[in-house]
Amino acid sequence: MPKLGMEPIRRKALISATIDAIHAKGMARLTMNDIARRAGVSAGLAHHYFGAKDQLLLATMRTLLADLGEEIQTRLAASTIPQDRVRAIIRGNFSTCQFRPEVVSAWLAFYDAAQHDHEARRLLRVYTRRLQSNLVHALQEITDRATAERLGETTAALIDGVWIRRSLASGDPDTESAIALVESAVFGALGMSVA
Amino acid sequence: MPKLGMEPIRRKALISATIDAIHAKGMARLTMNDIARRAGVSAGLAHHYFGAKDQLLLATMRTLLADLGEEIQTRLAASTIPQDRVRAIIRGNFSTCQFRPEVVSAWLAFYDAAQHDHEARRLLRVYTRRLQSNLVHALQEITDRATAERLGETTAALIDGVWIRRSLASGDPDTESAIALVESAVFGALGMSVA
DNA sequence: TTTTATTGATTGACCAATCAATAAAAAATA
DNA sequence: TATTTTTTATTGATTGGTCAATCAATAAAA
Repeated sequence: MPKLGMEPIRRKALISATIDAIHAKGMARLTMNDIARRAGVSAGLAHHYFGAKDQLLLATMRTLLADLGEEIQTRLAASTIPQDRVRAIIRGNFSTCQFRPEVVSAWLAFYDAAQHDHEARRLLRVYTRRLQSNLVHALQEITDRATAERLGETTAALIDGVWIRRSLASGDPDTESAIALVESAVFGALGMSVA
Repeated sequence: MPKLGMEPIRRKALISATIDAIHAKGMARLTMNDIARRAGVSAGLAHHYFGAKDQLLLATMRTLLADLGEEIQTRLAASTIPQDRVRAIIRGNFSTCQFRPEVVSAWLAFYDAAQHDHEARRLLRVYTRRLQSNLVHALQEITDRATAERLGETTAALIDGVWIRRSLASGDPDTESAIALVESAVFGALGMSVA
């Protein structure tokens, strides 16, 4: 009973199922069959839409990247003053969906893949550079260029580090205190009090 | 031609080969055969000494943990004043061997595994907690307890974040500037100038 | 004779990718 | 309108290959 226009729906479902499967079984034991079953389709269909397994994995990574980018972009669009732009970037990275265990697992698998897969590495560098350049641009309107550059790298690293540590901690992550930690470090370094 | 006392030698070689193989092929395509060949032995011998693949992987993670612990411990032992203890922890985490591409890949695979493997998660939490508690202890002798706790988490996150970002960057990582970045953030937050 | 070290063959399972087959919807044609 | 054709969606079987784990066999040392 084929309904038309299923392709985008299936693609989304398969990518979402890939994220879940990575979390449940890990990259080492990940199978197309398992992914397809989670998406409610046959393994053949997954191959039909994505060709090969690594293409599905790359598509999943692109989705992670796009979703995070959107979280940040919406918050940036609603910000006017430079301070708020910095906050927007931090809060975008720490949005609740970025702490979903399945999403955390997928991101870490992404980092892992970037070590030996060229395309994965290229994609991850897009994230890395975008985060830093976003931060530096916003900080340049608050402080001098040299400080902005240095503090930009520090903040980017702090975001990644806090994210990874809070993700690993037991219990559900307290996003608000994570945000507060990074914000106080950044604005503290600028000699500003945190609003 | 069996020489006696080979067990520790083979174990070390197999663990080292595992680190190399993870970097070269990634967890997904990692095979016992490949690991064994890199160690110069048969796959049968790898099973003989480690039982199953996941035991070999866990042993590899324990080695990563132990090696890092040693790097920090030697530097801590040579430190007398609190400031130097903080520096020792930072420098231990940023020792050149921690930036070896093979070691980076293995650590990231470790993070990845911790998302779905209980023992891997337990082991990684040992690292996480040890780093933070080391930092907080050292910082408590420089500042008040509350600041030490907060700055301890910030510094630990900063160490992880800088390490992961520099590892991903192209070109060989400049460990000295990475150390300088973290040190200036920590001592800056304490209102101290960096020596 | 027992212990330690080691290999290579074997087994049983699993899996990625392909493909033929099926069927519904849409388009084209009569 | 009725029909044929094409396009889109989907499955399940198949295939060829790979891999983890086991085990019997071999051999040197104790």
